[in-house]
Amino acid sequence: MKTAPASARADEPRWLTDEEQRVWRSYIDASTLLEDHLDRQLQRDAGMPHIYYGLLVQLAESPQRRLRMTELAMSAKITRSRLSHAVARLEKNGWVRREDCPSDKRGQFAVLTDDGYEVLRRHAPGHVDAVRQAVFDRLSPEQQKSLGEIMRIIAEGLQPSEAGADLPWLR
Amino acid sequence: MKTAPASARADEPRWLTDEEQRVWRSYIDASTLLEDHLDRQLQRDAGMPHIYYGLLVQLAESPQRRLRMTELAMSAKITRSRLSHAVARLEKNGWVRREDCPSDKRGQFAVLTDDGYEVLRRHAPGHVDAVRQAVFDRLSPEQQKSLGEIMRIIAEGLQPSEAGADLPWLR
DNA sequence: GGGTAGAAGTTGAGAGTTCAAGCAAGCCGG
DNA sequence: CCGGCTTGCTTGAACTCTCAACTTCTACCC
Repeated sequence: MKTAPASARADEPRWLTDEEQRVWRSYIDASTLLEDHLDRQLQRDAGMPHIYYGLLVQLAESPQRRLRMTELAMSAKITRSRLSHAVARLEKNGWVRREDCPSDKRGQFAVLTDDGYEVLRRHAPGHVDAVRQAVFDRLSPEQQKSLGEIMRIIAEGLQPSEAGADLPWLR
Repeated sequence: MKTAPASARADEPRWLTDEEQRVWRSYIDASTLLEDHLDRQLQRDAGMPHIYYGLLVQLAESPQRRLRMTELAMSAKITRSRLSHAVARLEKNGWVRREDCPSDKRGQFAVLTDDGYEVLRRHAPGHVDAVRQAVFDRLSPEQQKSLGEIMRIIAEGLQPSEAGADLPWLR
C-alpha cells in the first residue's frame, strides 16, 4: 500500500534530536508558565489579561494615543477579529474609545482614553516588576542579548508579511 | 497619606532599559506568533490545539501510556481544571480514556487509547516539521543551546513547586 | 459611471480557559 | 471512630478566542 506516497514530504521525517527535544520542552514549559504568570498578575492587579494590557501600551506609545484597528492588530500580532472583541471589552471598561477615520469611511481608530492612560500609569510599575523578576533578573547580560536575537529571528520567520513581502517576485 | 508605604517596593520603579524593552517586545512577538502558528497547524491537521497535542504526547511517553490527572497537569504546566475540561474533550474524540485509580478512590488516570496513539503517529511528522521550520532551522547550534538554557532558567523561576519546595524552612 | 475585486472592520456561534465553588475520599489528632 | 483539615478532581458561569460569514467602502479598470 505504499505505491503512491500520500504527502509531499520526501521520505523519513526529520525527528528532533534528544537535545533539541530538551530545548523545545524548556521553551514550551517556560512560555506556558510565563504567559500564565503574567496573565494572572495583570488580571488580579489591573483587571485585564496580558494581551489587553499590551494593546493599551501600544496605544499609549502611538501619536495621539490612537491607532487604526488593523495597525494595532498587526503590531500586537493578533487577528482583526480578536482585536475587535478585545476593543469592545476595553471600550466597556472606558479605557478605549473608537473613532471614525475621516479619510476612509471603513476605518476606525482605537483611542486610549484618559481613564485608560491612568490604569496604565497605575499598574505599569507592578507589571514591570513581574517581568523583571520572572525574566531579566535571572539572566546575564549575554543571555538577555541572546534571547533578543533568537526571538527576533523566530518572529521574523513567522511574520505574515514583513518588509519586502509585498514584493514576492524578489523572493 | 504616605506614613505607611502600601507596598514592599522601595521607591522608584525600575523601568526596563530601551534594550530590555526591545528584547521583551521580541519575546512577546515571537511567542505570540509561534503559539498561534502551531495552534493553527495542529488544529488544521490534527483537529486539536497545540496544548491538547502536548497532552497526548506526555501520555504516550509515560509508562502504560497513562498518568494521574494531577501529574499530567503538572507536567503540562496547566491547572487541574483546565486539564479536566481538556480530557473531557479528548475523551469525546476517543483519544483518551479515564480510569479509576485502585489505590486512591479519588484518583483518576488519563489513558491514551489506541486511536489517540494513532492520531499522534499520523500527525507527529507534520508537527515536527512545523517546529523545525519555525525554530530550529533558523538558529545556530549555539543559539539553540542558549535558548535551552535561558528557557530552563525562566521555567525554574516560575515553577509553582520544584525540588525542595516542600522544604520551605530551607528557604 | 458601473462593475468588481479587495480591504477594513464586525458579528455570532462554537470551542477553550479561568475562577470560585463543590464533592468525595484520604489523613490524623484525640 | 469522629471531627476537621487536606487532597484529587469536577463543575458551571463568565469570559476570551477562532473561524467563517457578512457589511461597507475603496480602488481599479474600462
